[in-house]
Amino acid sequence: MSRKQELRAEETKQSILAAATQLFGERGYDTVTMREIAKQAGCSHTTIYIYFHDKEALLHLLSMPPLDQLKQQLTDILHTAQQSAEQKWKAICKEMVRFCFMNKTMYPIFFNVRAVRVDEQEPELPINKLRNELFALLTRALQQCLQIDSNDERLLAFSRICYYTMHGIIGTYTHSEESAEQLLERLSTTFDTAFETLLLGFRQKLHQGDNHHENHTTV
Amino acid sequence: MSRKQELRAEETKQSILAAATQLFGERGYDTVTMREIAKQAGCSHTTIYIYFHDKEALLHLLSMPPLDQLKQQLTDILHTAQQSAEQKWKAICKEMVRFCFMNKTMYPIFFNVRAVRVDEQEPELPINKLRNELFALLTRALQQCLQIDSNDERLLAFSRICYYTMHGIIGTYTHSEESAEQLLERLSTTFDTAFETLLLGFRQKLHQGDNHHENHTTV
Amino acid sequence: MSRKQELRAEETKQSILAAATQLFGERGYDTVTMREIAKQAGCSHTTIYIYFHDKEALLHLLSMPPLDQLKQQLTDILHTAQQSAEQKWKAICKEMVRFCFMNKTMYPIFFNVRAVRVDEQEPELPINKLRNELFALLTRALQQCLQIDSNDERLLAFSRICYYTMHGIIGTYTHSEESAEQLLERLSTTFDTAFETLLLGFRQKLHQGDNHHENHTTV
Amino acid sequence: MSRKQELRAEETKQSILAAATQLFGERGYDTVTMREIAKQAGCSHTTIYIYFHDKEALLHLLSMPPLDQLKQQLTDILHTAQQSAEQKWKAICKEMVRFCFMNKTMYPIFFNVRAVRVDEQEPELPINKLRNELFALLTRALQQCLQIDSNDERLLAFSRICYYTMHGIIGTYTHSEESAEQLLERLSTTFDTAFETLLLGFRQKLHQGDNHHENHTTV
DNA sequence: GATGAATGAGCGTTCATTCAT
DNA sequence: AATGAATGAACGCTCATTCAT
Repeated sequence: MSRKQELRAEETKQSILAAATQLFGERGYDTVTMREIAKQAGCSHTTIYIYFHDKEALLHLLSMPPLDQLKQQLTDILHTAQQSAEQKWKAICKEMVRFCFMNKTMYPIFFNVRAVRVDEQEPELPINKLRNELFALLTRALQQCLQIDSNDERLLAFSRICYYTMHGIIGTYTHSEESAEQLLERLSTTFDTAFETLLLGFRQKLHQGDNHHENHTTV
Repeated sequence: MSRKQELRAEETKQSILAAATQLFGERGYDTVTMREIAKQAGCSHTTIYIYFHDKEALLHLLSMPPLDQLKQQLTDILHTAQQSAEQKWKAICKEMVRFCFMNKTMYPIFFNVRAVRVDEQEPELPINKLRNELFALLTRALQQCLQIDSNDERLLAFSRICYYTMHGIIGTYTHSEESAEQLLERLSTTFDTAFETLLLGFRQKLHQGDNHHENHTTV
Repeated sequence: MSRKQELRAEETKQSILAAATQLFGERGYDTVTMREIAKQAGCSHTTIYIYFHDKEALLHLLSMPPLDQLKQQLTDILHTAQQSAEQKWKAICKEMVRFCFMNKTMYPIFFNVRAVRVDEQEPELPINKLRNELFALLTRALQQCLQIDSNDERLLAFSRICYYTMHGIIGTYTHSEESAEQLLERLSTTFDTAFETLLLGFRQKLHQGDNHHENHTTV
Repeated sequence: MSRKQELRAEETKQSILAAATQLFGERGYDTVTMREIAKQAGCSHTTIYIYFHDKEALLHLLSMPPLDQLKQQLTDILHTAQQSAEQKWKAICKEMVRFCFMNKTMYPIFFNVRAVRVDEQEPELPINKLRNELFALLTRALQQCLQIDSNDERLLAFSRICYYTMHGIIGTYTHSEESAEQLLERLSTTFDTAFETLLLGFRQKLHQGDNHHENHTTV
């Protein structure tokens, strides 16, 4: 009696999640309507409200599990003994790109593009906590890699620059029709180059700063 | 009679364009309504449809002049005798950011984020031509700056990386409530750092490549 | 087996009635949803439809017991030996107000304000019978209090006037957010005054009528 | 050109107002939908939004002109030299009843039955100002009629009681299918009796109070 | 007997667009 | 050329109700 129904319910819920994931991923959060999701999921639009409180909740629930998983992965990378700090940072950057390509809905959540307020307004929201933790991870990896003090203001600037580049990479291809695999295949060396470039640049910047200092002090 | 009318018509059309430019620029494409544009232009919202087929057509037409102007500016920068190639490239990058901050509509157009399909579908579209020319300019500036062959495949990768970073910068702040001026005031040194970092990185990359080559040939 | 089931069924039905009584009483008919009732009753919302044809039928059925109880109370008051007719009438009026405050659903039922059609359309409806009996009680109490003939047309007018005032009192506060207790605490002396005023007025009216008569006959 | 259109627009607006007046009057504010109003008015539901900002605005606009008129009438009554204070007060009460019968939408506005927040929340709202002025007029008339101090707390209680009775009278018949004329024809003597009764009662109450005082002071 | 799943009708509102003049 | 009037489709969401088990 209940077994079959439970199964059916889970199926419906999953089909809604699948539909929403796909549509949000393809066309972004706010251009997709509940009715479209329902149609794609093969149910009535009211059915969605049985499983999810509202459109935004759907998006959030959609995102939590993969984000949790991502956090675990990034933490694992950071704590691996076998790799250098540089390798770790690059691995983390690449993993974030890969992850966002695989979960195209993540773009508006990570980079809170309009209409999805995942930001300061409710930092208590689990998803915001997670988001912040992820970016903190990224900053820490960069700090260890550059071996600068975590209060050094240059770390903030460098973090931002990483963020911009990642945002750009992901934003550029989020609405692409190519699959994650195709994109990674075609462009991963470019992405590698991007992160390496940044790192090289950051290091030189730091040296410049030192030299400047030296120059200043010597003169 | 017809003379006067023509003039009047042109005036109306221009006032619509001006209004749309301003509003789209300030608040982006889809939060602005036709009625708001009409109000600002001092005409009825139906009048807009006399001159422009629909909202999207209006956007495209309206985007041309500022893009033309931008193109002119960038071209001017590129052809100035007084500056080094590096200075030119940085100036171009900064100008593009500034321009996109001032014209918030440009974000979806430049980086063709969904909803406004300005892309492959109709590469003949004047606006797409212009867009491509602009990015070509960027690439050329970078090429001259790095002094590598325009067919060097590394140039394509580096161009893309610049594009990502610019996309990220602009995308991060396009939906911000801060004005263009505030943003530039607050963050322009970070943006400078970003572009300098990229350049430093690119150069080192090129050297690495050379060394690799050397190593390869020696061994 | 059937015995147990019957019992269980009756239990469920009663818990639904109890829940609906409370919720309707607290918040009125149309702000309460079937799901809320079900939740409070500890059953599924579909279960309600097993016992009651629809929301309105539930309301009607649910209104019977308290109305029956009210009728009993008012009858008791009317038949008490210890009180004067005036005390009885006032007690009845106050009890009706108190009752309607405690059972906010009663307002639309007693005074058949739209949405719940309990009126002439089906005078056979048990609830309408009861309603009419209650108002008949009120009239009888007033008659005994004023000691006029039950066919005296002035009794009808006076009854109506009482009805208006009670309707006004209850209607004024039914949608208030104050609890029944708070309202009674704050306003019961005003209500007392209202009923006393009416009674004083009625009596004087009767005297006036007599005097008129006297005058008429004397002159 | 514009003449005909203006006329047509005014017609539409009036038909919307007429439809809304009738429907609100018949079935109350919140059970009536915009689409129903539109249907009755013979236009699309979106057309309503051309002329009225939203549903509540429609109700308010519907009410202002008649309320203004009523205020004028009541003021006139109060300032007539030829009548006694008692005549004036009774005339005012009767006029309010008559007015509400003629404008059945007024019921929820005057007596702010659920969902129409015409109350404390925004006392600045023109309609609320007007409403308060009207009730102030009523109180003043009563005060002059009873010749008691305007700060006498009994005046407040008496005013409330009048309010209840008027609320009751109007509430009882607002949803009636009888026309205003029919109702007044059939019941105006009852209403007269009601107000006379109240007045007689109030006066006696005041005397009682005096006697009490006397008793208190003498003893 | 009882339930969770699912639905359709409907809500107020917005907006780009078309029609008649 | 230009406009005000008018519309239909759509939005997110709620609710009483029915269906299959």
